[in-house]
Amino acid sequence: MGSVAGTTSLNSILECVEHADTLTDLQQAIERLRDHFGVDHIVYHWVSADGEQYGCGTYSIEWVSRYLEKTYLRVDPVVLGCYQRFHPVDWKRLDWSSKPARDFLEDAIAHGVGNQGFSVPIRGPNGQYALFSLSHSSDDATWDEFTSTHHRDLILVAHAFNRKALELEPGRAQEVAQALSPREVDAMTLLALGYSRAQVASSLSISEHTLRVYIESARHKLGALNTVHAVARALSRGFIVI
Amino acid sequence: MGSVAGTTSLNSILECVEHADTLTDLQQAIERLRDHFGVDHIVYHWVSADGEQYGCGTYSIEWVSRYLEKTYLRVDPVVLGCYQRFHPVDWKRLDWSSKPARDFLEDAIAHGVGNQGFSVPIRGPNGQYALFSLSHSSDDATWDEFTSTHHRDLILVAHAFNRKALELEPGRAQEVAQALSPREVDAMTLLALGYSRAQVASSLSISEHTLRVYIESARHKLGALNTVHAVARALSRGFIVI
DNA sequence: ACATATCTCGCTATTTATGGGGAGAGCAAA
DNA sequence: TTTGCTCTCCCCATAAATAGCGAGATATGT
Repeated sequence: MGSVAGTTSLNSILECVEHADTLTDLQQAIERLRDHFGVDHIVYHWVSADGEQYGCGTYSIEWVSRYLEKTYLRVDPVVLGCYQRFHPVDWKRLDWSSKPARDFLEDAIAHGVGNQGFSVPIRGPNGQYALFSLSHSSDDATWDEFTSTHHRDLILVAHAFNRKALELEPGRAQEVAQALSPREVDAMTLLALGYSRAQVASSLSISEHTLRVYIESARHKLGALNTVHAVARALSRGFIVI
Repeated sequence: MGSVAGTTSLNSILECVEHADTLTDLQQAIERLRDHFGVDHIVYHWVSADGEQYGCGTYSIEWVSRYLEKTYLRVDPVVLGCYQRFHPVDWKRLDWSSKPARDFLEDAIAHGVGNQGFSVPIRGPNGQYALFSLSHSSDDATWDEFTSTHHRDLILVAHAFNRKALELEPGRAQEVAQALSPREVDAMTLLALGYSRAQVASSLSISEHTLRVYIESARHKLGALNTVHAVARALSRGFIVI
């Protein structure tokens, strides 16, 4: 991990990310970044359970396909741990106590990911959640020094990557989320708090029929298949908070 | 806007934010930051649908109370515009076309906010949405140069503020809930994606009866009253990601 | 090795949610 | 003014979810 390169180099990579025109440019930038920091791997990827995903990075094809195939997304403590945090986190500080998590770690190391890691959680509009991660093989002290030295730069790089990914990825950009009306927000919020339709209706002092109209219109705006789906989307897109 | 102070000063303010122990320390830091950048105002605040949570900054008491009283939160193009964006934005580039927005701007300038502004949107776990904003009175060219010079620093400062605010605010303290089993996570995730119980059962290749057991046990672990509640809690506590 | 948790399957009756219609009043923007 | 959105109310039949009960096999952790 000889980060012999100076700040100038990082700035030039940042500029490179900020002026990227294609996803290929981002892939090149992430490789330059890995060389700049002198770590084994750097990866940026969106995390979502419903198919649509984008990622770029330096992991081997084998590991990426194995990760998807084994649905490690559900097991990976990095994904779940960062989801509950705001600040970047060292992989050592996550919860590896469960057996599936330890098996996953073993598998990851066997595929060259490295025994150390550092991830920056990033969140965008409409509930977007992404991770920018570095991984490496080294002892604890070396890695701790590296991360504490560079954590600010890493936040900026992660931001730059996410901005570009949002800009270049067609799916997300055009999905102009239609906001919910106040009454719809009320309905979704109370449903998310566990009230039945009858209870929500009486809480809002409206008939249950009217309430159903709100739920229906919220469902349509959110493109949801049923009430559970609608509440889940309203939550993950930040339209309601509980 | 003479930012005569060098990088050292910014770093010391960042350290100051990162080591803050009370919300008062944050208020002091934001005042130092204003002096460092030489702008009229800096404000950090959470934006949430269910009433205001926390904010600090250098706006006058009059303006803050007027803002709340007139519910400018629903009108403010900064709040609405940043909600749809990931990257920081200059206030000039927002949509001021509606009459309420123009009236609001006029009122803001009359209360000393300034005619220029720059805001960094920040998002945390559980749908948190916050803004870190600078405002000033100057011409376009001067302001543009200022923001393009400092936008990276501003992202870092905004991050540091949000991290501390999350840490110091009591309400956000994580309730330690019992983790869900893998099968329960599967069930909750698929329900959150809009599948019916029958569909979830066939997706997981189990009987619907078995699925119901998972839903029930997840409900009990989450202290939820029904399925919608359980999915909402699983989401907001970060047990599932969609 | 033993206790705990997880995973799997089954039953019945009652309550609740969902699908699709339609309709009028108010308010604000184009 | 007209268009569009929001808010409110109503019908019916069918589909789905819920509460409560029980029980055995297979992990997993101490």
